[in-house]
Amino acid sequence: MALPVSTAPKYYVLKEELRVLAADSEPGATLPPERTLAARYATSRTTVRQAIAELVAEGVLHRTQGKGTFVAAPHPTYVRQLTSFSEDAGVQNLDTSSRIISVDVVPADALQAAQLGVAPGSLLTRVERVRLINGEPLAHETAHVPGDLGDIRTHLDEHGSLYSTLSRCYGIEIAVAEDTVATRVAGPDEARLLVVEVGAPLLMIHRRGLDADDKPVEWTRSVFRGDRFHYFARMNRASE
Amino acid sequence: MALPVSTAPKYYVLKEELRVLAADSEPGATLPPERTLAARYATSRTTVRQAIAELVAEGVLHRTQGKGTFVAAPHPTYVRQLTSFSEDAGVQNLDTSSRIISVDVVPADALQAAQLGVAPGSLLTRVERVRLINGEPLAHETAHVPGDLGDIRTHLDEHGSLYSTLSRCYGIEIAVAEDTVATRVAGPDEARLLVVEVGAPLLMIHRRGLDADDKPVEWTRSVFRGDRFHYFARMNRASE
DNA sequence: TAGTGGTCTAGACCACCAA
DNA sequence: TGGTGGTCTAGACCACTAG
Repeated sequence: MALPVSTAPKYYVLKEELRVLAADSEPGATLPPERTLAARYATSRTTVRQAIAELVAEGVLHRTQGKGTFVAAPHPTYVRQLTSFSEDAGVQNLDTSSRIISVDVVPADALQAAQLGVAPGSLLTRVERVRLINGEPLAHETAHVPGDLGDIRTHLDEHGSLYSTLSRCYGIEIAVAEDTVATRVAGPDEARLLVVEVGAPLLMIHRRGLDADDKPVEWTRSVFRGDRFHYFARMNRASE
Repeated sequence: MALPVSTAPKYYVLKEELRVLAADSEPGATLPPERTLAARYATSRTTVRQAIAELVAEGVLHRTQGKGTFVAAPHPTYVRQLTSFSEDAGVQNLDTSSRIISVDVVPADALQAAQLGVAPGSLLTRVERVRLINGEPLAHETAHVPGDLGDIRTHLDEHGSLYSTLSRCYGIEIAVAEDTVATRVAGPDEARLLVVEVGAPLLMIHRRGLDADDKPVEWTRSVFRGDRFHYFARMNRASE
């Protein structure tokens, strides 16, 4: 909870010292091993690890078992724009790509049915992907589209973009998008997929795509790495 | 980093058991003390605390030194809508209020100057507030408006809303809003203001308000409790 | 005063990586 | 193989809350 105003905990003092140390180093530089830091700062390894853990969560450091702890490189930050959602893509001169994890047809659960306005149990096509930026994981995305679009995988391989695939191959046009943004900490599965630590802060976005008649045609749950992602929206008050 | 696929760490197993235990209890129920849990699950207090710490970060539990660990009450979730930003307010039947921390006039730093399109060093009126929901802290907000609006405090006390105050008392009308949403972990100061633990996930939103001529007239940095806040935006593709 | 969570210690063993 | 981070232990003392 709140820290005592008078004396900061030792791990916190160390954390701030390490933050300065990291700022003064080149990105990618190796930090001294935990045991060395413990000796140097006359403390225990547990305390050192608590300090490092919070800096890792903030994206200042990263570490790999067996290798060491490093100053995090300034990674490109992907900005998702709701302003003109031109496929969210390369506007920023970033090399974006996708890795398809699975494509299957599943019955809708209660939440999916409600979001898509279909009966629970009716069939949805589910596309699960990892979005990459410069070859590194940025987001884990699961899209749901009503109906059985069993052959969508081939078309996705061609175009990459889900929206353009829906438009070109199935005549599904998305006219309106609704985004809900929340924060979330990484569980073991997400941590593995996104190559972050368990407990790292993530941004979770649920996007619902509607057609010109305001009928829901797509519902996607995306989980982004918090350290490499911003969300942007611009809204005219008049357009209310 | 990634967990071994075969065996989950003990703290993680315990974490999920405690999650179920919490779900089966009434909100506000007291969890057994850490030392008791350590004995019951044949583990050390350190391991118990690691499990509890992650659940606290997720908002499942909360704890107070000297009192105990409790099942978190299902708190109202405030949803900020960019759709029709009717002051972001009571649309949700929630009792919202503000506590003004400070109102002062400061010279613009580089970032503020860039965002507001003024010269660095020129005067800004800065309003720092804590936004409350049902009397509990939801967000820490710092607004910047170009110029010296020294008497704004009295007007704020009257109206509460910054936007309506700007409109009624200064003729400043905000026509367009640009929001940037990012995730962030709580430092000691934010933890104290928002009554969360250090390391808790937060949502940070930078909002820039523009007038009808697209001239920036307001720039606000808000930090929301991640466990009680969602951000929502709806966008017409046509309106591009 | 007794009991709680907050911090810290000095080890231990395991899993992983590179030479 | 040696060194790294990952997990875990069995304690200790401090800070805070309550009766």
